[in-house]
Amino acid sequence: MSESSIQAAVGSAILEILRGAGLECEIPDSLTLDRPKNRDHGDYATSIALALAKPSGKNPRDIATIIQAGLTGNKDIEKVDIAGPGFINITVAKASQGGAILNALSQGERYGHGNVLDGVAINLEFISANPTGPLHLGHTRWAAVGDALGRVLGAAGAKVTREFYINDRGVQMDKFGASIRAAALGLPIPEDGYHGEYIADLAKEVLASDSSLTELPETDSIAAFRDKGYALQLAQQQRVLDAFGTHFDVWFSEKSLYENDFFKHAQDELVANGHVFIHEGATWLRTTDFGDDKDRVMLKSDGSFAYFASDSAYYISKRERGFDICIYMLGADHHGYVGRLKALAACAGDDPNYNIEILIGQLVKIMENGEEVKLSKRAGTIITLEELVEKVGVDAARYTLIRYPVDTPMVMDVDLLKRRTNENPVYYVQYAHARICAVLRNAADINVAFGVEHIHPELLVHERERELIGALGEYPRVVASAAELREPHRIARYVEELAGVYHRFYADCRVLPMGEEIATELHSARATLCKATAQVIANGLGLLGVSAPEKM
RNA sequence: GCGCCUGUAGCUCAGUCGGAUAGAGCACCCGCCUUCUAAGCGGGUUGUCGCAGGUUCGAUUCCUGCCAGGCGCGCCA
Repeated sequence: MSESSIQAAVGSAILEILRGAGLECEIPDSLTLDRPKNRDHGDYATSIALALAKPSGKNPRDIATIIQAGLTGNKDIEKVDIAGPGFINITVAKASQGGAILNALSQGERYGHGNVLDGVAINLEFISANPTGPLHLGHTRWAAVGDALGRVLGAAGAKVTREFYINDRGVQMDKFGASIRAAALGLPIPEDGYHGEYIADLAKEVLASDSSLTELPETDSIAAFRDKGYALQLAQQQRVLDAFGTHFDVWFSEKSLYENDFFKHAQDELVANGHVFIHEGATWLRTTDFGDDKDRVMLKSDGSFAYFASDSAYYISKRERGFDICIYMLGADHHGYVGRLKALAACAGDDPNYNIEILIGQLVKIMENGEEVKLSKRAGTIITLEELVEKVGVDAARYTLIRYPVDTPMVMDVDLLKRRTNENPVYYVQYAHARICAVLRNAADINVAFGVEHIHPELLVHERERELIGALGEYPRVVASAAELREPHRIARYVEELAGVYHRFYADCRVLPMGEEIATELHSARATLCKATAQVIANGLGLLGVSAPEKM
């Protein structure tokens, strides 16, 4: 029996006892035991007796006593203590503790995978930058977190499609084309155009492929530079993301929403649901029917498409492609979109509380040389994703961006990250993995056997061993909650905790025999515990898209 | 003015459903390599959990108000 199912089994056993106790109140459907911070409080703890005291009108300690009595004789349980006002502290029998090790070893890379999102088709949209320039740090947080979230959701059983929405339509694209053309002709860049150095590089590349474009009439010429530049810039973004370890299943062109009358079709859907109206020559969606603070224009009175036209058609497209849940990851500067997007889903006949989720991420502040770097394309102080990776490497960049919840504004100190020291926690975790790999290499050299036949939980009675086993058993629940809460940073925090527990175990528990010492089953059991720990660290880092090196 | 996010140690930040003495890393001081990776371990120092009320057995967590910072409120994209 696995550690986590012991946890579940004891939880349901407690509920069973409570149901039989004749309490005059509702008994919850499920009970998850907590892992107490203080080891004196046993392996698991619950405050269920305190929670039920009020509704049942009974003394919490009396309820706890009933539970304690009911659990006596359970073979997985060593003892049950009642503490303080009615906390129940449970210590698991030693022989029943090896389940987590067995699971980690036998399930391998799949250990931690679960089924809380089984069969749910999720569209995960993130980054969605304009193809008019390089990806900068504003996009980088999503590049890391979005990718990790995709992996986490997949591990929880969801069918995830990662999607990048390319804003390849509208006046920004024309400004982009005009800017490249101006650079190619040696003319000044239009005031409201794009001014970065990359524009000149793009101009050179476009000219190299076809130098006759400058001879076209101005409008055609701008369009030609725009389309060529677009292709080059998009390819550059794709290369950079690929090198960053972030992969998309679908690159969705905004322009394509207007091909084959798709927009018309989407509009008809919204009309059929009864939320479209005409006012002063413009076509509106009545998003205020569903809590938005104002109605939104889709077709302007001059007949052109407003940006919201694309949003609307895009959402319809996602739902028609069969996604149950559409997740949008947006920057804090777009939080005003939440209301209109939720309302849009409702206008399309969907449940805004289920079919659509909008995750708002706070912006990243960059510090370099002790001061804040303003992200300004114009001033040329923009830091690109590519530059960040050059400075700190993929692992450190990804890890640092993922380990914080996205709703906290974070400060990234580039100078700090440049140092390859353990000031970045990613090294602490990777080091634990590399350390274990070294131990296991040595174990193989001196023929200390390890593996599923050598788990021996009854031998692993040291305080540090029990902590480590306990931590391994937590992993599946951490993955499940990270997926349900859409918070991949929980994986990072867990893996840091696990690495810490391992380092302490390593300091106190000699794994391999010393000198002439004869190898015993305890050595094998500890090596096996190491093996399981390495597996879990590697799995956790894998969900973050961070490597687990075997040597450092 | 309205809306969203944030305020926890010197710094950067954890802390899902309210729970036991509020945590980690960095920084600072002191120990630990004659055997598995010292990118490590142990010990020490550091707090009005922004402020004030409320809910209750119990609040960093929930509610209200206030203060401070960030962001957003177009027939722009």
